[in-house]
Amino acid sequence: MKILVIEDEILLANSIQTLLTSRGFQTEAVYDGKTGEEYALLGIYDLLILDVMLPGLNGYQVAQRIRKKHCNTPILMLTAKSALEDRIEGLDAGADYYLTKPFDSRELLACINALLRRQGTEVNELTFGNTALDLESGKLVCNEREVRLSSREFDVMRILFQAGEHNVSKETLLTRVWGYDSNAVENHVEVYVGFLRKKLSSIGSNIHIEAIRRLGYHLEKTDY
Amino acid sequence: MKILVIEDEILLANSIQTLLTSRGFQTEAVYDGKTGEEYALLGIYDLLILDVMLPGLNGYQVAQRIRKKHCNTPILMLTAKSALEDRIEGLDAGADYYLTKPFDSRELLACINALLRRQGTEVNELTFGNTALDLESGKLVCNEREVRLSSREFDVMRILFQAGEHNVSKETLLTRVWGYDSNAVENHVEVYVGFLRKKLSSIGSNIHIEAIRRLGYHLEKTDY
DNA sequence: AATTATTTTCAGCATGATTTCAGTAAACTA
DNA sequence: TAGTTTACTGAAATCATGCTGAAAATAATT
Repeated sequence: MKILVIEDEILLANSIQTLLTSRGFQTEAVYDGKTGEEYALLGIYDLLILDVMLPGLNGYQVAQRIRKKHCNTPILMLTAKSALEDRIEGLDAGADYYLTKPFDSRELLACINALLRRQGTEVNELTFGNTALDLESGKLVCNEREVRLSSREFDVMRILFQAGEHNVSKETLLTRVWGYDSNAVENHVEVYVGFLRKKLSSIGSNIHIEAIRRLGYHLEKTDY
Repeated sequence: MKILVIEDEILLANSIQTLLTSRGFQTEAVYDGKTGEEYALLGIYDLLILDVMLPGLNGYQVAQRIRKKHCNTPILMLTAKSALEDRIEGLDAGADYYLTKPFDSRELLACINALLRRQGTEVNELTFGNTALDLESGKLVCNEREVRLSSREFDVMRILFQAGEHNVSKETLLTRVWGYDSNAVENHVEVYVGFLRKKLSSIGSNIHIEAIRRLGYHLEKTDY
């Protein structure tokens, strides 16, 4: 699941990238309209996030040009204006959705998911480091190698992928995977983390599950 | 967590800075609208506190201008007037919240926390000197270097950070960290302060824990 | 029914965290 | 200054947490 961010305010672009990456999307960012167009036409992105105010080509023009070249990747347009005629201009140009700045992170994520769902482009994998979690088949994939997860393993892994670098407590995993009223204990989580660590290393992943005493677990890239 | 105060009454600006600093926020203050705008556009602040009555550009104008330039940092506007139309003018200009002078410190803090939470910008670290306490991962961070704290170490450190330059008695630390009915003794605090001092210096922090005989501990910047 | 995969249970180990304590140093008091 | 109090420190002892392997129980598949 790859998203291209076309936004000239580097700080905003970065913060969007950080947000999306933390949710398991792969992202790339470019900082002007012309480059944005070239990248978009590669056709490898599942979604474009496109600012209206850009140096060189503006957002409307970029949208128009890539649609004209038969690229129908969904476009989420960002704008400071919310006036009706601007929206109309954007939608005419080929944008699929509008988000008015400032927006908050949940709003953006909701929007992205809505667009992807509407397009039939289900969010079907989460990535972290060099490793992907295929949500459809329940497999962990790293380059050519892959390994199947059992249903419990998958649930735990998915929650960790979604949290990314953020910490997830055993409590949370217990209630979200085993349910509120189960009589599962923390050792279950430990055992499953053990299973997942074996599987991650069996496919040569560069990520690992880091434990922080009393706080829980989170993913980390093994750098070297 | 960085906050910019744009306020021409230097005394008020200072007292806001002191308050915020004591709560672990980093702050900077500027004293006129034009400079405020420039600083705000750096995009490095998590919140702007903006007075309406300013020399040069007034608060509304500043808000308007920075919004126009796609900066969506939350704005908390300070005003002496509370009339409805003024609020509306402020909100139109792009402010996120209004506080009418005079206000008290708790009111301001509540407001700030509400704004940051609403924005998804969780308060997730406290800073003092060149050092931050990451509340999520329980780490002390100083530039590139960081060190993980154990759960007791973290509790003690957090209380000291929150108190800042104010004194915290061993009594207080004992009851707040070890609980009312524990049989912990003051030496526990001393031992943990020792641990924390080692960790602070191990990451090259410029702050240290100063003891005051019979009174307790507080943080200080080591200046040289 | 037999086989296989998944999940749960449990005990022991290793490591990290906390407590205890005795000895030393520093600061204050008279 | 001598005596007293308070704070600091290092080492050892104790305790808690997380990890692991193996076995038992359960569920799914053939």
